[in-house]
Formats: sequence, C-alpha cells, structure tokens
Amino acid sequence: MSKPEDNLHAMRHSLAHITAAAVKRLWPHAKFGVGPVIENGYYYDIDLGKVTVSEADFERIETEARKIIAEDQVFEHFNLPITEAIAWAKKEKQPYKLELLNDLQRAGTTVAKDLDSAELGLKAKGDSKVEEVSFYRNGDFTDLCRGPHVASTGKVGAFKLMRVAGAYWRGKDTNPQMQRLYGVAFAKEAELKQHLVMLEEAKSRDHRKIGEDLKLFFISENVGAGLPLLMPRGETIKHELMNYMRVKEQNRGYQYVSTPVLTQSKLYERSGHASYYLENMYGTKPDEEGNIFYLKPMNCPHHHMIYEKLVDSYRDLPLRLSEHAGLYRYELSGALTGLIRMRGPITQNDSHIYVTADQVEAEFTNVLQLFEEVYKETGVKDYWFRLSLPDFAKEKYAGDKERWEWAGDIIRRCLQGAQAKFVEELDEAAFYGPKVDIQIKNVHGKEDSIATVQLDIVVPERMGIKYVDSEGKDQYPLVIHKSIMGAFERFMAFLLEQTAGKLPVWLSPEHIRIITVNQEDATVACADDMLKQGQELGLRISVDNTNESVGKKIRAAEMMKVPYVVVVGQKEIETKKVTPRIRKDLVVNGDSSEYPVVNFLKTVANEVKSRTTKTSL
RNA sequence: GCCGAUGUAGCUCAGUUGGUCAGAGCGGCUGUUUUGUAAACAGCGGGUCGUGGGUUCGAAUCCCUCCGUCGGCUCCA
Repeated sequence: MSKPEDNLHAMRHSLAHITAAAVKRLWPHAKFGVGPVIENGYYYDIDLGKVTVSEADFERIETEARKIIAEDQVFEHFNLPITEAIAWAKKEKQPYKLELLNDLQRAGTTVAKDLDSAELGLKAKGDSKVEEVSFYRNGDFTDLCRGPHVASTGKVGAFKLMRVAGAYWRGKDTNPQMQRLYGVAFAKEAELKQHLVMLEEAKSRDHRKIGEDLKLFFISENVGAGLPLLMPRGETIKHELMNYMRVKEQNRGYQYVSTPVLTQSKLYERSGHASYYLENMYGTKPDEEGNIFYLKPMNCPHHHMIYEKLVDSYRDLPLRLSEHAGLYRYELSGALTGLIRMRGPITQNDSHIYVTADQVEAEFTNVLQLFEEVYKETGVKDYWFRLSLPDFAKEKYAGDKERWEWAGDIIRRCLQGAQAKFVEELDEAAFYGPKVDIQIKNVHGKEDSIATVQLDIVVPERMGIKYVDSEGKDQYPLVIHKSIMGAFERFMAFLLEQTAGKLPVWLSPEHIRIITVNQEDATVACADDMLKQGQELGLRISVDNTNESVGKKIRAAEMMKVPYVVVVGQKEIETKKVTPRIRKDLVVNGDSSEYPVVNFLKTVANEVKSRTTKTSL
C-alpha cells in the first residue's frame, strides 16, 4: 500500500475527493462518510437516501470526475476551529461528518479510533483534545481531511471506478448502511491497465474456477449453500494432506482420537461455548426425551473429555491430542466463499496440547517450528503471523487482565524466539485466550486466516479439568489449540490458488497419464502393463486409450494439469522406453529424454514419496 | 444477515426496445478414421431460460417472492 508521504497516495486521496465531488454534482443531496486510500486505490462512502448508485452510473460519475480533473481545480488547505467546523457540517447538511465532529469535540479521537485519523483532518491518532480541524477545498467541494493532496485536480493519475458495495457506517451493523464506491488509481495509464489485466488473471487462479475445471469439487443447490461436495480428484488432494499431517504429528508425539459429530448442548454449556456460539450451531429437533443435539462446530470440549479420562498427574503432561474431524458452523450466507469459507464439513486439522505452565513456552515454540516446516514442505508462500490480542474495552474476553497479559507475553516471546515476522492486533483474540493467526492473501488480495494456534487460559478452569502437580495440589492445565493446516479444504483452496492448479506431484490427483497412439491390441496391452507396474509402485496412474488423436488427448491431460504424460505406440512397445512429457513448472533443465519404463516409474514414485516440487527427470 | 450485481444445455456464453429466441462452441453419444506430443471428420441427442407468483392477446425478456452465485460490509470458536 502506498504511504501517506508518497505522491501516489496523494493522487489516490485526491481522487477520492474528486469522486465525491462528482457524486455531489450528480446528486446534490448526497451525504458523505469517509473516503480513505486503500491498496491500489481508494473508496468513498456515500449515502444518497432513497436513491442508490449502481455500476450503470459509473460512466456518468467518471465523466463528471474527468470534468473536474480537466478544470484543474486547486486543492486549498485551511483550518477551522472545531465549533466552526460543526457549523459547517450543519449548514452543509452532512450528518455523518457532523457526528464525527461532535464526537471529536466531546471526547477526542478515542471515540473515533475506528476511523483513520487522516480522514478526520487530525494531526495524528491519539490527540485527545481536538480544537482545530483541517479542511481541503477544491472548486465547490469542501471536505474535512488531513491531506495531503496533489496541488490541483489535474495532477492525479489514471483511475477507474470498480464497484459499489454496501458498508455500514463506522463498521457497525446496527448503523445505517452506506454505499461504498471503490476506485483503483495509478500514476500512469499503463500501470492502471496492467493492474486490470492482473485482476483478470487472478480470476483464472480462483480456486472455485480451478475446482470446476479440474473436477475437484462443486456446490449443489440440492445439498445447500456452503456445503461443497468433493469429487474423487478433490478428495484425493484432501486425503494426501491429511495423511501428511497425521504422520508428521504422530512423529512428534501427537495422538489421534475420534469423537462424535453430534453432541448435547450440555457439553458446550460446560465449556462456555454455548453462550458465545450456540446461535451459530446446527441443532437437531428435540428427541423423545426433549434433548437437542448439535453438530459440533469445534473439537475442544470433546478433547477435554478425553483429557479428563487420561490425565491424573503432571507426569501425564504434555498430552497432545489430534483429530481430523468434519465440523459444521452456521456462516452468514454472504460470507460463503467456495472452500475458503464454508458451513461444512470443515475438516479441521485440530490438536489440543495440554501443558503445565512450565511447559507452555517450549510446546508453543515447537508448534511454531512445525508451522514453518509444514509450510515450507507444502510450498505455502507469502504468509505472516498475527499475534491476536484482546481489547479490554470490550467485554467478550473472559478471565482477569493480568493473566491475559501473561499469556500474551509468552506468545510474543515465542514468536520473537522463532524469529517470526509478526504483527500485533487488538480485539482478534479468542474468548478464552490470545492466539497467533497465520494470515495469507487469497488470489484476489483479500486477507484470510489459513491457520491458528491459541493459548487457552480460561476453559480448563471453567470446565474443571485438572491434574495433580508435584506437590499433590490440584492444578488446571493450559491448553494450546493448534491447527497447522487449518481446515484441509481451505488449505487446499489456498494451495490451488498459489499454484494455479499445478500442484506438486505428490498432491496431484493423477501422477501419470498414459496416452495410446492407437487402439490396437499391442498398444493397449503395453499401456495396461505400464499402468499395472505404476499401480504396484503406489502411483495414481491412468490410461487414455480413447479413439481420439494423440494431440487431443495430450491437450486434455495438459488442461487437467497432469504432471507426467507418456505416449505409447509402436516405438515404446519395441524399446520399452518412454519419453515423458513433463509439466513445465516441474522441469529444472530443458530437454526431455528417454527412460526405461521401470526407471521412469520408480523415479516418479520416489518424487511422490519425497514430496519434491521439481523433477529429476 | 445487509447493500449492489447476477442466474439461459454438463461447461463457457449469444439471445437489441416482450412477438418462429430457445441458439453457438466445447464436452457427451453414434459412426467413419487408427491417429506420435495442446483440438480429425460427420451425424445425433441435450434446456419447463434458478423457483413460485403477477402484468400482457403473448414473457428468457417487464414487476414481485424465494433460492443460489459473485463483489463488498458485518461475522469468523
């Protein structure tokens, strides 16, 4: 994102004003919210009352904006005492601006911390006393704003209105909903064009499109929204990921368990989840005894039950329990996004590590190391850690403040010790403790959590699960909730987007496809023999002996992103050698050469086993 | 859930202002062909135009309801 001191930032900010000014010319009664610079552009929140803007209006707005740019209006800066600023907002009939100014006068920036201080014409965040407010004026459009802006409206670069979306005033869903006009802007027309091309390309990497093209998964209206069905190819990928994690974790002392998907609410009442999440859980109708059972949205309480059964003494700790369970969570319909945000089954790669206070740091560090290792091996790039802390101004965080700070400090030390790059954010913690979220951007640039590790300082005590310490006293354990791959479906989605569907060989639904040149008996027999040999080596291998041209069958295999394609005809029958066609991204050095069939198959089998991302062929 | 957009064959999409508008390409099936590293040729099937109402002599086309999808907002154990 551009920085406030950059000229590009000033251009984008100025375009926000110009866009608002254009809207005001077309709809003089328009009420304005805020209009900050964002990645690649800007937005402005507007409220036109009964009228709404739609994309059909963009041309008119852009035309008007271009007129303002052509007029080359000077951006004039001036300050007003807060009382005069309030008078201005009243006179201009700008209720949103008026609300902001009133808040600023009454309580300073602390009440307006949900907004960027730059939008408020303030010098910096944290000014608690506001006496003067900064304004900018261009032509007949005036707005409170800290700036900076370009010198005049003619000095902005290339821009384009992209979309309009609903956005709640000050981000609260109880507030009125405004319309948010999004624009992208760059210094040069060519950069803007390049950006638009990039956005088009991103669409082809969207995991939902890849899922369709590669026959991985789909969502059936008959089954329901947010409930994807994995087809054989998709399930293969998920299963490989699950196997991989299971072996990895078992080798590090994690023990796998299996717990019911249906559970009475009693358990969630005991764990405290009920008061936070019951409305987001799917329940059955009452049975004959009147009991309602819920589809589990998390495994924690179940694992805590197993803990109770297995642990008596500190000598039993740490206990590391894992489960790959299908969870169900009610998600708002507007939040659903393919495999990234679904209602179920969310196959969580879920572990709970029960530790004493002395063990927590070492265990937490181990988990961070496991993250780095797994992400390196699976080829996940461009992720970062977020230390998610509570915001004590809100009431949802249970337990006492000192304990929260103690837990937050431990995690921070672990992150620093692991030399992990991380950011800290308030009001992102779980209700039972601070956590580290592993953040990633999806193909459209939207930030998502891919995985999480949390330090639970609340639930064991609340549930009364205990152990006896070395002095014979009862203690509550700490619980590290960790999920390296998050949900396997979601992890798969990110991998698909990062690789554009060209998964490493070990994750490919089909390792090798054999294509026959013709349908003569000898050719088919040769292909079948090769198929059998491959299967014995554990390879996912198939034969395409359909009555199509070789070119067409190759094309079909390429489009399915099959890593290795082998053509079988008279030559291969005679020499028992193959010249594999290797998917481009796997190749290290250019030329493809000839290999005895057995050597080729064994090499691929080894690549699958070692999970390499490049080929040695 | 809210705001905006959108929904036509398995997939990608055409269908101007309501009147042979139910179409194309790919995929599928059948036949011919027996093919050498990204699309052989021919023919044939295939859709109550998301759903349910309404307006109209007449609706894929206009209006409303609901469902799904897309982009945001909110939420995310």
